Amino acid sequence: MEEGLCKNFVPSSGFVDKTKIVEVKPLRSLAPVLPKSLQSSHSLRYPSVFPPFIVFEEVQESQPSSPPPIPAPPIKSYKILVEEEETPHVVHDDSSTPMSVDDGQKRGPQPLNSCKSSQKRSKKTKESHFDSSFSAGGAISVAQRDDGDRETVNLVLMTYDSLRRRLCQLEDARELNTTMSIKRADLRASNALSAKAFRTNMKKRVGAVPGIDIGDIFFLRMEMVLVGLHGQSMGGIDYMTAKDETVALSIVSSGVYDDETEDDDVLVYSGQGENFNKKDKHVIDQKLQRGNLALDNSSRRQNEVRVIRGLRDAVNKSAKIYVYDGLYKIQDSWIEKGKSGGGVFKYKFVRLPGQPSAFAVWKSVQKWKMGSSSRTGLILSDLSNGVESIPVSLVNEVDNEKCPFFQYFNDLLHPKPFSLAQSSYGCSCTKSCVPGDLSCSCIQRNEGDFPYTSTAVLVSRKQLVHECGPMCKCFPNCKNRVSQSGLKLQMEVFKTKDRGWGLRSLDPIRAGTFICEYTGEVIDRAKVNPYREYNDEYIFNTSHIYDPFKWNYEPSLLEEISSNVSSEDYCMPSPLIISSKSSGNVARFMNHSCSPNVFWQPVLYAENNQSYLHIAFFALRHIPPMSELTYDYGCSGHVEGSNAPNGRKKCLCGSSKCRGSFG
DNA sequence: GCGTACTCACGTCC
DNA sequence: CGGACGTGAGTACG
Repeated sequence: MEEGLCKNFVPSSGFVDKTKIVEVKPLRSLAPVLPKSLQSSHSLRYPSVFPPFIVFEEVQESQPSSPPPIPAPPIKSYKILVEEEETPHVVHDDSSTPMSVDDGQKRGPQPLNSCKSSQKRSKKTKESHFDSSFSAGGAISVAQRDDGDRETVNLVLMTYDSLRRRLCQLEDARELNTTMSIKRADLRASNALSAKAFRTNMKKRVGAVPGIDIGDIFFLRMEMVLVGLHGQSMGGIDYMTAKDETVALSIVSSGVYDDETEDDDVLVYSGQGENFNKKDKHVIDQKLQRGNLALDNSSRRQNEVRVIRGLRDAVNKSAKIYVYDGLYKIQDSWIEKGKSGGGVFKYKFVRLPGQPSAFAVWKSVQKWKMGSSSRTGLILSDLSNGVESIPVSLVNEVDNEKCPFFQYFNDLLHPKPFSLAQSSYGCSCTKSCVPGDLSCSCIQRNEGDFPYTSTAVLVSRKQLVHECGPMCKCFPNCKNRVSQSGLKLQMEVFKTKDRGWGLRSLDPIRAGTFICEYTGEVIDRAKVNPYREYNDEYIFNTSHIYDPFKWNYEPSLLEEISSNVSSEDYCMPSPLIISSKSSGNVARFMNHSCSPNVFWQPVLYAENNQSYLHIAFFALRHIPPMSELTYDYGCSGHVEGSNAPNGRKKCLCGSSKCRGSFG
């Protein structure tokens, strides 16, 4: 494997492949970072408090093909009622809002949904003795439990997934060490968070959910429950009851029923309920109750319904990925004979216009992959020219710039051996190293933990991850060599609007997934000229100052999670500076962001009787396809001399937490 | 308030 | 590999 990688680099033979080297000035730091690739739609993003009836009149003008039997206003008005209750100073203009039918209800004494959620919350808090410490510690405030924001949603998701990963790790090691069984780590982790009300958006609501963007992806149903996107852990239709009338909130279309999709913005969804009575063994019709009734009401009232599309995960074929595809309205509904002959409710969902594309992006990617539609702006189908096993496309849809000038190279040049107190030699496991096998010297170096789950997801950030390497006796397909197998995701280098080239993935990425290594020329720290770094925009430097952040949550720490707010702040065991200016891999195209979706992790393994340090990039959180990948470049330390050039560049990442400069 | 019914999960086993 | 199956969480509802 490693030999193969080295063969691809021909540094001094005189052979220069023109397809790899094209003269274009790199623009990496000249342009501001936009956090997502789908920027064109950014301004169209819904505000966290969704204005009611935004398209109500349009819909009234262009009546759906099947006119609703009873014209009723959207039950959204219940939400207004709640808002009025909670913020009495809000002026509400009745005349502009067609909902006279609800006038009586609006003036009703009881808010209909907020009281529900607070009842639930108080029930939860009774169960939890940790509640006061939670709110005091500020991990999730009481207000954030009802109404979230982006930061809270990310905190809940990251806490949940790191806990789940750790439980998976313990379960993977269980067979050899007789500890208790941890089946269903997803449920164990959600239990732990729910018991302490470590959730957000618990208040049920019609329409957009604060802190959740269209296009966000989820790998488990529980993730959507914990952040309030879809309250049912299994059920496909989420709804709430307001004034004796149920109203639908969100649906999950997983392909279990035969839902049809005519085009990307339309979904025909089947109602819930069996078509076959197991006891009496006869065919039955679905009933207009529960979710079906809620959908019917939402259709009549022309309420918005959140739609989540479930898709098969290409990496983990038995699993699913859920894509939040924004708000839809039910345009039509009817009853159809199902396969068994029983009546099945059908609801035709139509996507509201003006929303960022989400599911449509997946469809486009699928078409590019199958070759059934051509990629616009494609310059090269494989920037790596065969070095990577998966081609790296190069795309420019912005201007005429053709290709960056560099040589694709998948290894470290002039690496310095890393001194270790322990022997550099690898483990003597046969076949593959097994989690929980404490006789494996590589597992010993990782403090007894196997660093990756069985699906090759990194469990925890560490000062150093010890992988097996060419010196180990285990097979090359050992699961402790995740960072050495090259790209597994289909990557694309693309021209950003104003920050030069950037990197993104056509595939969805689960948090903790290995993305790529940072390759290039290792620069001797003793010889490093500070001015060289200022002129080299392709420097990776571990001795930069990085904002600490938290990615790991131990199960035992969950008890005092609010007091344990300290970030993981690791010292580098040995400084490492890499330049990818003249040669490198896709990592050289990753832009900086102050709120990144990727982080770097030092990885050590032995080759040729020496241990070498590598920099591996992992997904900080779930990343939807076509989202730009970014990491924190950190800041160089030497800025004391006021007149000296500090080498920092103005940051244009656009994040709310932007520090203003980097590098 | 509590038990029960219901559901477009998920992992495992064969 | 695919389908059956067992254990499920959260919610609504009686």
